[in-house]
Amino acid sequence: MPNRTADSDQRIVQDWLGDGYKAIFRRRLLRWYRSNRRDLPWRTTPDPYRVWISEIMLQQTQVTTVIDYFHRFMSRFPNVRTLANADLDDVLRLWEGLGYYRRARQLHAAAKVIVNEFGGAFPQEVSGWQNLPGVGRYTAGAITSIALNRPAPILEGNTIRLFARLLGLEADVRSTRGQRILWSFSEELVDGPEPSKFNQAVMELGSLVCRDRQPQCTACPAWPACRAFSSGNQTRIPVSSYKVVYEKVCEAAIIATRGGKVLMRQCQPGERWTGLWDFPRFPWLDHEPERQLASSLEQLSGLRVALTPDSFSLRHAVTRFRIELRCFRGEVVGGRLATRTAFRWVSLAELPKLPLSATGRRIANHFLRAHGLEFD
DNA sequence: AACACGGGGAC
DNA sequence: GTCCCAGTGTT
Repeated sequence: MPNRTADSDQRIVQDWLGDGYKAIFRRRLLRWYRSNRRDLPWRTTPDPYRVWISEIMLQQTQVTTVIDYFHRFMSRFPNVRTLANADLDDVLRLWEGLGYYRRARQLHAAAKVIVNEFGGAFPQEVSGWQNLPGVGRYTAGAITSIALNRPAPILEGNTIRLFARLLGLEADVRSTRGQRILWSFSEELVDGPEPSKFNQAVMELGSLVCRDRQPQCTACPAWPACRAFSSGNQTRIPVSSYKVVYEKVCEAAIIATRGGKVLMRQCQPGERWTGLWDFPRFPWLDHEPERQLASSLEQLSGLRVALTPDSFSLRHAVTRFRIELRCFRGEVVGGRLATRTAFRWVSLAELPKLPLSATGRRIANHFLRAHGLEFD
């Protein structure tokens, strides 16, 4: 018997709606939102540009992390034309430390599309937004509802959790079926007046009250409409089979200098931090002798370096990797930089302008501090 | 359906 | 340590 049919999906949503929960939920939610909404910088005006930038930055990134980046970005690129005309490196430099750098490239590319193909006018509907690079189903719905006040559904971390609990959803929220049910629910809910306020309110409730750990059910305005709460399942829902396996890796970086310049390398396509700059970096197996590192660098760059004994270590977590990074200093003693490599000599004055990987920036700061230089 | 993509917050 | 965060795009 097909248990997983569109019919049974619909029944979960329809049962909830059939119990008259929608009107109760809506009224209590919006009243709660009026007195509990946070003042966030992208909520000052419904400007599609500001909402768009904020939504891209907020992808997989917490609100508190985004706020400073958003201010800096808006003051440097106040509108879509300044963004479209900017150098990609300047956009990346502002994105430095935020992660998921593809977002910055796609944002820049999308700004060019909007200016060059749409004459600077933003799309007015979900499909138009979703055709832009970096804008998926969630972001298209968010911009269309929040900035244009159109009844477009959204589904992201906060609403997945809130909706799954409201419905008492037992299915894995990441599965195709779970996603189908939740999107359908979101579409039913947003169909009404004030979709902009409504979508911001459900996200705010999910973030502040219907939290991942220790949901504040006794303070929740939606409790009368919540199936998880009524059955005591609020900590068991949402169900997710998510599992990460961490891996430790050892690497070594070389701060190679010649005169007043330092050797940097641009990360290539297929590597992590594609397009960003980093110090030459190698796997460091079995803590092999340092001369092996110098040899690796010579093979790749053509430069011979003498490593000095002073070194320092730093740890960095990236996706599922735990990197233990040993950083060495080296002076170039011979050879010449091979042509057509990803390497480049960079002056200390240029270093602050180059978009660097997170560890690259940490090493650069460490190095510059040791030379009595400060920046940023 | 599973994976790559970054870095940091919260406990 | 562990899980998650206003997800998207590719395989």
